[in-house]
Amino acid sequence: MNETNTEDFIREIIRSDVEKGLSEVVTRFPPEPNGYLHIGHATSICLNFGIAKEIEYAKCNLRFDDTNPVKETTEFIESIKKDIQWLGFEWGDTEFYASNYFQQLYSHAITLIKLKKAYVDSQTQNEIRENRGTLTEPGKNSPYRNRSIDENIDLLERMKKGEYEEGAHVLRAKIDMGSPNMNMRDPVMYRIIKTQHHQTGEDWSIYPMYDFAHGLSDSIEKVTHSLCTMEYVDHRPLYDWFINELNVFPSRQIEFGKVLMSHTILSKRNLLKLVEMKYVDGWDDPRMPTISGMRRLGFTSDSIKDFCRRVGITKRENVVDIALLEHCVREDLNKKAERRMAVINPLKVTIENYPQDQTEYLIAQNNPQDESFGTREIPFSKELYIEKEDFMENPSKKFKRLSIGEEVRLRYAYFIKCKEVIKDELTGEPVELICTYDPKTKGGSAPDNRKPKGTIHWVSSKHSIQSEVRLYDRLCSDPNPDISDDSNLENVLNPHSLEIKKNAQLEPSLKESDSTIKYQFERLGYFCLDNKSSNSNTLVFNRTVSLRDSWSKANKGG
RNA sequence: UGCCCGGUGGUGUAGUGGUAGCACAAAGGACUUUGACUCCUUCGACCCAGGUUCGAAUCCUGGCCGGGCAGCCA
Repeated sequence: MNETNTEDFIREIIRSDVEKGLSEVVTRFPPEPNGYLHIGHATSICLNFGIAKEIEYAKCNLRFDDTNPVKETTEFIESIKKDIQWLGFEWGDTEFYASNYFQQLYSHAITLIKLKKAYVDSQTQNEIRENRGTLTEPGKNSPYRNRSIDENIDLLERMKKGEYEEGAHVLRAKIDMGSPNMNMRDPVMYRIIKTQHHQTGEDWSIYPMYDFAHGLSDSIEKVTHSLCTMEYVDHRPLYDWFINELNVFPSRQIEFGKVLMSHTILSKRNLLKLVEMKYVDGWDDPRMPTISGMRRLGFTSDSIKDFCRRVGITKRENVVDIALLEHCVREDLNKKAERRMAVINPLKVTIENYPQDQTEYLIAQNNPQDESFGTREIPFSKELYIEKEDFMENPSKKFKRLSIGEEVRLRYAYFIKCKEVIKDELTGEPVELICTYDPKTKGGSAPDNRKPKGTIHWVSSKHSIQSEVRLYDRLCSDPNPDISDDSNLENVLNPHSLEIKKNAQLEPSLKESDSTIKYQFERLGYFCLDNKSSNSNTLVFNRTVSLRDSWSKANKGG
């Protein structure tokens, strides 16, 4: 987080503009409220709002690109605002909407008609498509292309008033049906949509298309640098065309490469499908790569911003390894997380030589690397739970945990030795371990300075809280999920992206928790309370990310 | 076979005519009351071919490869 940003090509352009005398820098973040923000948007947010923070006379507007009421809702507006704030960015006291400019945009359209640069086309949608030509063949002019100015204005006004059905007419820019750039083949500026708009209600029956609305909204807001992704490069000539024909403030569009990530899906269309088909539990499902999902998973905003910084801004297309994101959270959480002990696959341990009804409280550090976190007390008693995986009857040489006759340290408590394994008669699985402890090793160190091979975590069974722990894993098992075929969506999902542990046993201090507090359950990973799923009976904790685990990794090979 | 954008280790990124650096990942080791953290080491790259130049990842030309564009979506 502390390293300075190397200057990317966009900041370089802006700096050079400032050096040439540009006195105000204005960027904008322009989401369409038709879905939740995801990790890909975070890059753009960090870029646009980041520039505004770095430069003295710079600001970044939040502008909802709400030109298609059919797909947009206020739920999405609210989630977007919340996510930007949570990431730590501000847009000042005004929140802008493209719909604020519908009247000005309409006037601009009238102006273009008067300049003979726009016309009402009454071809059917099919005819328009057919006459657009193809990638290799030019299009054909519409038969309506040379309507008179008066007729065009009359038609447009009546479209606006709602006198025609959807699809009856559109307003088009009159540019060049033979252009090798498809965007310049008389692009549609307005279409008739008779849907209530979340901001303007029923004021309008026509809505502006992206290319017409976006650049001119930038211009109205005096946006100096309009930053967008590479798929808009081909739209830039059109962006400039509207500004030039109308002779308005010259905003400049600059494109950068979109960020994709391995093991996940980032297109809004597919994320929407995951939600609608109930493959996940809503837009904020902790498996979703949405900002809301990641927040619920337990991510910090700092780790997301650090990720964006490390990924950087270029014109290349890129697929970032999700391991980098995981590294960023681990690094941040390692500093910020309170350590706790929790057992997610409990195995009962009875300490034979410990007094029956005794409870003693042992001191544990809340963060061994940072004394300011302080300490807490953990109850210890005769019956404990340890992790099933921490016991092996016939261990390999490298196994550093509990086995018969071997001594292991219970973290912050005592050294114990296992005497006997009680097994389930049917399955042969260990169900209880009979152990002894060494009273002289309280706190975890021995007077003779002997060192056990390993240290394991535990909880006192009488004092522990039973809770639900959700172990989340990557959304897709394949690094580059192929969703080119829509029907394949289900197949690319990782069937083990969620494992629910209903019988987790937590140390009692976890009773008072809050989703803003980050925890490390020692030796397991980073966890965070799920406010949405927890209730007065059961606490639910989500695993944000596991700890790095060189043991299981090394063990897999042989 | 139109127009546009891009090709630096496995991944992301730096480099702006002068010895190709950093991070993540991977492998090994040290340390360890978390098989974590930290530290050390190792592995590993300029798409290709010409040209310009004393010198090219960088400039030019031509290929090759990847991506985007034919919504009344954004």
